[in-house]
Amino acid sequence: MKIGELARATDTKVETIRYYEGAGLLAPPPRTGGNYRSYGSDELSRLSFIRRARDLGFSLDEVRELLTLADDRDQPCGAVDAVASSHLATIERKIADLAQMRDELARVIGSCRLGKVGDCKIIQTLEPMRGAARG
Amino acid sequence: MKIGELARATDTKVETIRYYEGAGLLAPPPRTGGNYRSYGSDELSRLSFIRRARDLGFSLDEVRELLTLADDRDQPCGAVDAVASSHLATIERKIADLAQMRDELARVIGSCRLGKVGDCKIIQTLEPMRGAARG
DNA sequence: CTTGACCCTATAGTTGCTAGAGGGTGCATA
DNA sequence: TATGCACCCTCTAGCAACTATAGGGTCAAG
Ligand SMILES: [Zn+2]
Ligand SMILES: [Zn+2]
Ligand SMILES: [Zn+2]
Ligand SMILES: [Zn+2]
Repeated sequence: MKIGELARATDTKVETIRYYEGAGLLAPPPRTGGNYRSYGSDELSRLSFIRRARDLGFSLDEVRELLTLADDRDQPCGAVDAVASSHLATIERKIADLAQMRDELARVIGSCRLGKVGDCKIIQTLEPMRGAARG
Repeated sequence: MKIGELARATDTKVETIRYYEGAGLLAPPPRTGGNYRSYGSDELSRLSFIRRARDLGFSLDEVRELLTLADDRDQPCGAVDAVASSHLATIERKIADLAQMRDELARVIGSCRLGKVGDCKIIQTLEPMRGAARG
């Protein structure tokens, strides 16, 4: 399998595959006589794993860790759970931060009466000190 | 006001202020004899504006635009509203994406019985084809 | 006159790709 | 055989928005 086929099979760009190789997520595959990368089904599985993990928002570091953990099939899976749970906590924190942004932004936008810039509540929220501490 | 004071007054790192200058968000201020940047209250206001906008998640491009719009105090504020509303939509899209990640990840984590890695539902979710299309 | 806090520039690193330059390979076809 | 084309190769630079380092200069206090 050439890199383009692997790319199509996993919905990944060719450059991204080469990038994963450089980043140590995919081992350098054997090459053909013409120096083309040659992949088998193992690499297809591994890249699918990576892509699914990325879709769930795991960082490349976390993916690397999950891949390593996944190889010791007889180990307890507590470490896997730890990575996933800590990532879930990160996502929840991000959502909370964004929700706060959204609420404040919606409030500010809602208070705009579409008049002049000088009277716009959006602008006034951003520069609450104009005319105040001016020396 | 030296850059360090401005940094403390706006809860910004010194390097970030210099970065904003390079990025065209802050004009290059006058310098002292010793080549130190020297700021006044205008720059304090402007940097406060930038920081507040960044806290609301606006990109630097959007901040630049908002700053420009804010200077024409007599113009109608429709353009301001447009920037803010489109940014709000972006945030809401981000939240929706993250919420989907969170739900799926929580589901997957919830189905783990803390056994061996080979039986872990988290791992199995990521590599659903092991043993299937092999050979 | 030296210490120390602060300032300066310029450059590289971060994350996860993406895009381009400038070339080589391999197969079909005229 | 020559040409075209799709595909592949490496290397480098670019994106956002900083952050961090190296290697210096400035200034007030002791
Ligand atoms: Zn994570
Ligand atoms: Zn308005
Ligand atoms: Zn935005
Ligand atoms: Zn498990």
